[in-house]
Amino acid sequence: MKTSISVAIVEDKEAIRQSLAILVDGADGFVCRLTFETAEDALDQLTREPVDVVLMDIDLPGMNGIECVRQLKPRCPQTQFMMCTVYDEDETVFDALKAGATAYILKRSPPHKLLEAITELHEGGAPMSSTIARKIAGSFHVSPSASNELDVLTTREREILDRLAKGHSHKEVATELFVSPTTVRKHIFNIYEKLQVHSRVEAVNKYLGRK
Amino acid sequence: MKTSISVAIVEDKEAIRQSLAILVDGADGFVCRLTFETAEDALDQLTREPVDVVLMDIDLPGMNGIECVRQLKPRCPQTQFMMCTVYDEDETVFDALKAGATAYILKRSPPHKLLEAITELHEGGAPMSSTIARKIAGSFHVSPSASNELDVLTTREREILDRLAKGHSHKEVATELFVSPTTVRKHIFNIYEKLQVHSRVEAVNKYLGRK
DNA sequence: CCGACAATACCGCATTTGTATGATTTTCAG
DNA sequence: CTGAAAATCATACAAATGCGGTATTGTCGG
Repeated sequence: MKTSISVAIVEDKEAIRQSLAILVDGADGFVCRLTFETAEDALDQLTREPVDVVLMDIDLPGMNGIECVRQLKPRCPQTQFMMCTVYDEDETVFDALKAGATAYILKRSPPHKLLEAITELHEGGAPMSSTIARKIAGSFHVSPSASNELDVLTTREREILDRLAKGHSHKEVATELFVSPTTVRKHIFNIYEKLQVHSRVEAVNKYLGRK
Repeated sequence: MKTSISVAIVEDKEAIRQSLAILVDGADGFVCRLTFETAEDALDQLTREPVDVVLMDIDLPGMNGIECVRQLKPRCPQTQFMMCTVYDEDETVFDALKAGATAYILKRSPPHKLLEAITELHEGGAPMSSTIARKIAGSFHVSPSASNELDVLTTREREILDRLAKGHSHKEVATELFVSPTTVRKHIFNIYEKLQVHSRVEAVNKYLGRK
């Protein structure tokens, strides 16, 4: 017989934690090794006793699940982390992936789907809900229009935006370019209109091509 | 009766194209509307007659499948593109996603898997092979070695900085985090002290690791 | 238990910034 | 040459921001 997949669960709500544990432990080929109520507990224990897969709730009291993964992943590189959440259309997906999670599923997934996901994760996959997967795939897409958005800017406007990107104030930019602060502000205003933004940070983000 | 999913196939090898067409057209709920031997042909025709899903081979004579998607996607935003390839561990995955593809499967996938993938793609998912999905998820992972100056920030401060980085004002952040604007400003002030900066843009630059 | 620290919140002030309106000069392509 | 676009500058106002001080509450490690 093949070795079972060892699982740990981090979930603050008693009822959910229990039922997850029972589900996993009851299924063939899985064993629920550890359960935790808080990220802090998990952090402490999982470093010493690594498991194959960790089911991690995101919304935990104290340290949240994402932060927990961020700290745990470097210390247990072989452990795979699956985020469990109730929200599916959140920015947190990307934060979770950045932190080192490899799977992201919804709590309302049916039990057999959950077990399938654990298996898939353990076998080298990255199970995600449909909408999440689509979101992730879409995040790579670069529309050809977006990259050229800066083309509408004049040379002078780019010079100014470049300095704004370094954190300079309009007065500083004015001094650097030997023009009046008023002029710089006018340019900034024009830049905002062209880029359709309303603040420095937004403008700089577009300029440096981040979202 | 529900409308069938309309499919187009772009594949230069006669035998494969034929068998794919027969598979799709023969299955319930699918209809193979068009087939093409080259990217150029597809480009010409698909703009006028959009379909729901396009199965796109990557390795085509002349223009490759990825370039074809790049040009087709902006003109048929509602069409979903599924790349079909024989290699699974290629850098081309990311290029395909950037170009606008939403699915990436292997040619050696069993027929029923292919049909499943088409359905999933059409219903808002992003079907990928396990290894591909893992590769994509992993590409987001940032190891904590890169950033260390941010360690002095508390969790709350990071949350706030994260939103500042998206261009939100202190009022917006306050609303998002359900606290008073005054509190947010205080946090921002503390962040500035810790990071040794004096403006939002500078703080965001440090946060995102720009120089 | 206590001290350090995080998070919360308020008041206030000077400056910067975002927005608007208007005008003059330079530059450059048709 | 000529008109459009770019660059320049000014004034004005409301809002946002940066900076300072102060205070309460809660948590956590020692």
